[in-house]
Amino acid sequence: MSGPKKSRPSSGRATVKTISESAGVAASTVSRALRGDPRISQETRERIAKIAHSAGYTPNALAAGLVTRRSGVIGLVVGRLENPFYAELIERLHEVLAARGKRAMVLHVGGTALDEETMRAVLKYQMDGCVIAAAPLDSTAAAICDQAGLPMVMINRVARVHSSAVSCDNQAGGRRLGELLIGGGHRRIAFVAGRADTSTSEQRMRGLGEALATAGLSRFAMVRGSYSYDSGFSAARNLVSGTIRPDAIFAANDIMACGVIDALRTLEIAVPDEISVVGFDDIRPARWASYRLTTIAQPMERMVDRALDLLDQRLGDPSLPGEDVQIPGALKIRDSARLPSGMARDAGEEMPATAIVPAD
Amino acid sequence: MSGPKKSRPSSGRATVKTISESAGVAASTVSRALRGDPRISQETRERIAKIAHSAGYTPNALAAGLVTRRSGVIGLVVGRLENPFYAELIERLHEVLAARGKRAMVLHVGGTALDEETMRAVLKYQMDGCVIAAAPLDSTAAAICDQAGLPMVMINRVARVHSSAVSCDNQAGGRRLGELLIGGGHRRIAFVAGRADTSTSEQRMRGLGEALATAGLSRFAMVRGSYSYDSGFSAARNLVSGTIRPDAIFAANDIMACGVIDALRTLEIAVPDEISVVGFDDIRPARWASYRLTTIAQPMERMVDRALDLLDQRLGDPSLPGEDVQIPGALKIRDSARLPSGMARDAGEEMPATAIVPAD
DNA sequence: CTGAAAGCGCTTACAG
DNA sequence: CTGAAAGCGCTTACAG
Repeated sequence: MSGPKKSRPSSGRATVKTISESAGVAASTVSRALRGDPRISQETRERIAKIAHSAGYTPNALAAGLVTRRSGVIGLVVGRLENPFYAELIERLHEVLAARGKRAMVLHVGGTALDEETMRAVLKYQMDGCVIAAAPLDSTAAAICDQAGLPMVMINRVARVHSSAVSCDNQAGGRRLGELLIGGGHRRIAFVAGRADTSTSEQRMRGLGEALATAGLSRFAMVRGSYSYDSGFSAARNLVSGTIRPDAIFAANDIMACGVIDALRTLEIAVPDEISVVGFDDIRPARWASYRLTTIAQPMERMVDRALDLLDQRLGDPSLPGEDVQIPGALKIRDSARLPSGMARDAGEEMPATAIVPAD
Repeated sequence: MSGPKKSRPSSGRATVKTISESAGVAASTVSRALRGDPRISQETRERIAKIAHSAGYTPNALAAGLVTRRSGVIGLVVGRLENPFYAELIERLHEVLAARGKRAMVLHVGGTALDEETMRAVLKYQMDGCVIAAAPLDSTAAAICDQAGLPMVMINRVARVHSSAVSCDNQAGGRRLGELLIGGGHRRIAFVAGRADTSTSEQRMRGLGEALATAGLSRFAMVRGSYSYDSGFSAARNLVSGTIRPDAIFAANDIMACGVIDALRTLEIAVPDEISVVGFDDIRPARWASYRLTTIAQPMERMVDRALDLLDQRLGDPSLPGEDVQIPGALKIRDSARLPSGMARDAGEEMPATAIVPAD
């Protein structure tokens, strides 16, 4: 029958309890008032809000999350930040999450495989879901989220079991670039692929293949890179080392295209006069004067918005099936590729959502 | 005298309680065993570990954090990710944090000012501290962390009240680059500054000033940029528009230096034959064939390690005073600057920790 | 070496 | 419209 134990020295911060005391109401009333529960009278709500504000009250998300099983935290898995595409993605993702009152917690960065240990942080912090934006296909993340019943959305890759996915229409984009090159008079179009375990590279290449087939052509060559600048650089050196050179190089992403252009520059091969180069993504350096890359811009903003919508919906109703969303990209015409006659550079045209059927 | 209320449907996950039941011990014993408390017998510890593992137990960090007032989360404020320096920093920071069993939560990204609302997330999620790596000086973050008694460390900027800071020895680096340029025969050295409210730009410029003064020279010109590619590009156009041109341009960071080089390339001014260019940071693109930038490499790995050490120490003992750590950078000699005769490119020499006193 | 109990700061049925 | 109470899943004095 000992007295109450002494509580640990508190941080001195205001809590629902301290506020309820100064307001002369119950803690539950404070909680409801602060969350805008309409059952609490307007007057009480305002009074409590005022007190909370002047006490510098900040709710403890850990305590709230413990009860609600919602932390307001989204886990983030992104590819190597050497690729500015992922850096831009983080920036945008953070912005949209913040606007929605949520926060991003970094789970994994880089090209290495996800281990289970890493994904456990999702459970540990009761995350509300995760966004996977690393190109390599990997199922550890899917397995953990699925087991925890957590929504998960892929960006820039295809969906896996029980996940949604948002990506650019890579195939249409690849086709569009293929058509542009063919229209520009190129006949020996080589492809610098990304890692073999990525859907984006495959889809972009398939689009190129379609354009080639329609024109009665076939791919001149294919070299596999790893989505890095260096791999684009080496790939280009390989491609031009033979006796017959390609007259155009389509790199599966922009950062490799930058490597391609630099390799050609080093070899004093003129771009686009001798060899045209196109990429995919529209990363910042694609606009730099050294590259002026003709490419497909991924609709980053819409992709992120859409991805977080999918996540939100599935957090509300976990039984919702996964969706696979494709958003058309936009062709950016700059200076790295010879154009069909009559087509102006910088005419940045929006890609149509549906397949382009060349008018014979 | 009603019966116990029904608890909300639990997630079905294992908890200390479910484990304590299957092990036939108290919850407190499970907690201690799992945390490796030496008071629990080896045998019991192992038995509990086994049960926990086979139950797929993952501790709930929210619950633990609520009690311990430690969340294992570090808040991150970084500058605009257009600058690969910050992207690399995130990558490295995440890596080291993960190795220490902690996680990074993104607080703010970009060049805009920190608002109080953002920094409140630090309190909301009971973060263990934060890392501020945005160049602009801003005191909101410092104020919030200080009020909460949280440790905070700046990377790439000077300390503020109650914070520690880790940065490259910017002044020595600036001096080193200045000496290199002067030794290479340059006499009209212009500086492209970063934002006025940043310490890094000022320190690098001061270092350059010292080198110039020692050689009896003064700065040829100064143009202010904003640490972006575009601002470097415009700055270079301004600098060469007059009748007397600089023979060297020192940009306060690499991304501006890339813009400078591209502007000169566009104007068909040869680098380094007509104008030498140097930068600071050693970001990835500095190594790209289009730039081959002579620059000072910031010791990113050591900076991050040191910063997190400082944070850890202050989390253990909040009374510790702030420290200001400067780590020497390393000169990277590439192709963007003419060299003193006899000095080889790529000789990447380590910068000395102490000031260089030129031997008359 | 282990257990029973209190409590971290919230939220939410339940009752009125 | 509001309150009292239970509980989320941990950890940690306290007691033995």
